[in-house]
Amino acid sequence: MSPAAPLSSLSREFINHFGEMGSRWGINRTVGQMYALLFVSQVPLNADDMADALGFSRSNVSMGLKELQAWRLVRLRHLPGDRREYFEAPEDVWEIFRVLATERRRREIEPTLSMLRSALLVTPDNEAERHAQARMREMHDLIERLMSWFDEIQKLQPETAMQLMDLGSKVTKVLEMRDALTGRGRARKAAERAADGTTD
Amino acid sequence: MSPAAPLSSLSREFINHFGEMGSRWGINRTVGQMYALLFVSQVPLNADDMADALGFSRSNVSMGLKELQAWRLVRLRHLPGDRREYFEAPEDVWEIFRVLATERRRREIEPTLSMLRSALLVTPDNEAERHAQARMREMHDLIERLMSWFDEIQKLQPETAMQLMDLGSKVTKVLEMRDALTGRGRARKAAERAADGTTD
DNA sequence: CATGGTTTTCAGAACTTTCTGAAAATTCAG
DNA sequence: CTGAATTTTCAGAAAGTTCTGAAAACCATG
Repeated sequence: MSPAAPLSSLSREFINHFGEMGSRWGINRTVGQMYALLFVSQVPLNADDMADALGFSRSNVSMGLKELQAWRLVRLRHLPGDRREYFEAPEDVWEIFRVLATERRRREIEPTLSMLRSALLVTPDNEAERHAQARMREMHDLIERLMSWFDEIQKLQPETAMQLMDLGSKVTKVLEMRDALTGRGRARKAAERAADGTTD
Repeated sequence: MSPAAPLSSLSREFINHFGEMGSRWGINRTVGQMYALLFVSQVPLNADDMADALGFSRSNVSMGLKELQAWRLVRLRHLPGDRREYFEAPEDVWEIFRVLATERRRREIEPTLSMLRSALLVTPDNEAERHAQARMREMHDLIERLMSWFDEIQKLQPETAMQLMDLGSKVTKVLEMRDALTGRGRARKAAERAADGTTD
């Protein structure tokens, strides 16, 4: 019944790398390895499979799975005729990226934004405070801009997002037209229509 | 001589928050606080100023500054008639973002990409390995795409990048036109010219 | 509602990271 | 050169985190 084949050296390397890297992220070594294992696995795995394959204690796997679930990085499944819980990583890597970005944002960006927002409400007492607040405003504005941009990209279909990325900076041609050809010829008009579209 | 005023509660909160958050990044608490202090400071600070203001040991500040320099997040300066080294954070927040993104990429993404590249060279032995490798290829391709996109955005002038972000998903109108109106009317042609431009 | 298979919790051991004070190294003015 | 000012290094103390085994809780089934 155990689908836990001994792990090819290919997978082992991948898993170990994710362990190391995990530490450079907020995620810890074993959680990183667990995720990597699920990511490359053809079939959903249960906690014992994972403890076996990775050589961790069963309880460590249990905690790791809880963390992966908190990150929404794994999906819980039940196989017919088996009481145990099975886990798998989502198929679509773009979806994985989306989830990861959203979670990191929630944990790392939002608290900062809200701290900044409340800092911007204070009336500064002196020159130093005024300067500090101005700096905070710059930071706040940049982050907010980056985030709402990101939001929009994330909402796109994977398909569309990929196309947009493949365009890369060519997309700035749109801007160049808006800016450079001020008010002359149909190219500018079309570019503006293209950029502003119907949603605005 | 010491410009170390007692730190307004506004700045203290900001600095503490960066301490907390620092831990959620790879950066540690004291390094985060040191950076925040420099970020809001009107004037460059030396190591003693910082140790004073934050209440850390002088040696801790020294190590922290080394780390911030390794991240290229601070600039070293010398004030005329003072032997000590002074530090400051770059003015432009977009520049700060660029540096941060570049460093994180170098530390967190590049090693993974290079591991994946070498994993893709292996010839798989069996079905499981073949599947694992296919998954690694999906991950590799997505990361590479995201990175080269990012590259292009980062190379833009802050001005241009901001404009692009403010366009947000409106920019997808370009794609919609390319895809939906296949071969009809001048709108599509103009949009394509706008998107493909002269560089291609 | 008792049983056995399964997951979760948790105290503390093992390990890792951070921080300090003391000492060493560096730098520069005289 | 000398020596005072400054920065860096480093061993180990303090703090934080990860991991385990044992025990508790859960829960579907007979």
